[in-house]
Amino acid sequence: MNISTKTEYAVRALTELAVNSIDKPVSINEICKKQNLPVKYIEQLFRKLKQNELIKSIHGAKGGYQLALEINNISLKDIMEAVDENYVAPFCNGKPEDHVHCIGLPCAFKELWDEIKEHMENYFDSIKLDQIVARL
Amino acid sequence: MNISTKTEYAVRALTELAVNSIDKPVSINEICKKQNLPVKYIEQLFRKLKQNELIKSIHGAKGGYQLALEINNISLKDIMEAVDENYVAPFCNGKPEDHVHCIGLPCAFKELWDEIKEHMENYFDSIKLDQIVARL
DNA sequence: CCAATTCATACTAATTTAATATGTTATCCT
DNA sequence: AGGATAACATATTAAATTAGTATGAATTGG
Repeated sequence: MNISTKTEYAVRALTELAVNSIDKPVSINEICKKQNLPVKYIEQLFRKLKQNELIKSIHGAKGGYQLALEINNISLKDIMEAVDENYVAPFCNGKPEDHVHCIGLPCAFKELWDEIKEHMENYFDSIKLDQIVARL
Repeated sequence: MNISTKTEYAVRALTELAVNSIDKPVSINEICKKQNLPVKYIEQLFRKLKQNELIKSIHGAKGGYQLALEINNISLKDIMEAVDENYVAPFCNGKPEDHVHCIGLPCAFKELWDEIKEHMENYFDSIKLDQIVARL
């Protein structure tokens, strides 16, 4: 029940894009130098962010990344989902065959876990990148 | 950013207490049989729950555990805190010397992480054991 | 063509988490 | 009194996850 390093790094890196990639792409190297992040790790995260179409890339020298969406249209939830896939996993899907501790059909606790999950998703979705940047 | 197994197990076990320990203590063995949980693991969790004064114990044969507080006075936050200590850790305390990626003093992101932390704590504190039991 | 850069996969190391093992202490019941 | 039951305590192991590294191919600007 923690914010993962992946999420932290991704948020840090994306704020760099938000601020500096408006007119020109920004390379991972630049970002990592500024934010003191491990280059190869960020490469991996950026690939996922790109797959999720939160950022777009320009290949080759003088290439780099830019946001693919408006800054107020990228939420913390989007970032977490991209980078941390099951950042709030339904570890109990209500089926005893999948989750050994489930009792009853559907499992009596499923409703609770689902409610928590939904609350968290809504909350993280309410935090947009522009709000994060505004506070820096 | 997940509900840990520890929390899941503790919640399951505590609902057993909530329902069955009103007049007599309930042993870990009984609980684990019913909920299909690993006895020795639950012992560890219960020790922490006791240290946090959420449950009380009776030693020896015919002994077991009972809730130490009213059922509506135990929140999911209390449980998580007891069992999962830093279930929502302030991984960034704002000091570069403690968290390598912090930039600036205080770190520009500290406010955001703190806000998220506070929101989650409030939310989990709003979910009480009686509400959980009521839905089973 | 070369440097800078994205893109892709595989691997390793570190950390955390879940679970087990072993044993002690306290209390009830016959 | 003694055996059974159950809490209490600590150490260890095993599994899983996460963070980070290594290697290298593909792309593009100058």
